[in-house]
Amino acid sequence: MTIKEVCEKYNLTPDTLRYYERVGVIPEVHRTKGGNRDYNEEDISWVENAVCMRSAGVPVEMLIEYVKLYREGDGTIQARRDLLAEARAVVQENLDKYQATMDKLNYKISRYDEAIKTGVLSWGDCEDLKK
Amino acid sequence: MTIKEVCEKYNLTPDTLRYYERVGVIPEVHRTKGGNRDYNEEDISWVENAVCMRSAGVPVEMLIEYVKLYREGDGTIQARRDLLAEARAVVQENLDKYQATMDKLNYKISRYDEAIKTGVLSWGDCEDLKK
DNA sequence: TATTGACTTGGAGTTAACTCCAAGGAGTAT
DNA sequence: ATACTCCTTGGAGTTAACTCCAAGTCAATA
Repeated sequence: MTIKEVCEKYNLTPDTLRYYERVGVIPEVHRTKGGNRDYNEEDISWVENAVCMRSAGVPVEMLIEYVKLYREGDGTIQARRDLLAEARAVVQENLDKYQATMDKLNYKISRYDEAIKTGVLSWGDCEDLKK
Repeated sequence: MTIKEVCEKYNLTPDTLRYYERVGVIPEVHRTKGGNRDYNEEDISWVENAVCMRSAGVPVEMLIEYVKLYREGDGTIQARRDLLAEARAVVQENLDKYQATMDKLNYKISRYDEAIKTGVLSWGDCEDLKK
């Protein structure tokens, strides 16, 4: 699979994909004779993994560390598990914050809708910030 | 309330708080005779709102726009509602991605725990990336 | 009155994560 | 063989969101 195809599949730019490889977010990708990247199934799994983790705010630095441990072999199983647990904590924390903000936004929007429907601004200065 | 107290309350730095005010993430804060910031209840509501929204990835640019509309008065009610709805869409999208990543992380970690417990690496190269 | 410590400003610097660019190589179409 | 398109690299540039700094002000204490 060419770099372009992988980009289309995951909605990335070639520059991003090359950047991920260069800094070690994914391991080195298989090449054609001519030196062009030719992603095999395993390469694509790594890309998919990176995209998923990045989309949830797991830092690039953490992914680099994971790949590094992975390449060091079976002796790093425990370390890898711990790193994943750390990533999970990051994601969970964000998840909680995001949920709290959703609640607040829903509340605020419903109050605006009420005001728009009735034509009455039933709250004072800055009141829309509350709750 | 001094800038320092507000910082402690919301775990921010004074620089961040001044930055928020300078670019318009929050409206201008009340001052003492000497020119020092003296946050009143309304100012603090704005700070709290900014912290909440930022923690859920709502861009600074969007908050600036909201404050701008707010200061323009009641004629911007509909525009503010729409902006909030836009922010909600941003947060919801992230929420979904984060949840998907949590599921994946939980699965991966459980597989690692299994491998650690049994001492057997029951999966092949890169297999831990799957699912 | 002199010093201390927290505050002020405008502006420059930093960080993470890309994103762009110039120069050049490989493979295919004419 | 020439052109065209897509790829390559190393390195520089960009963006969002802070973060730091120098120089100065103000109020309270020694």
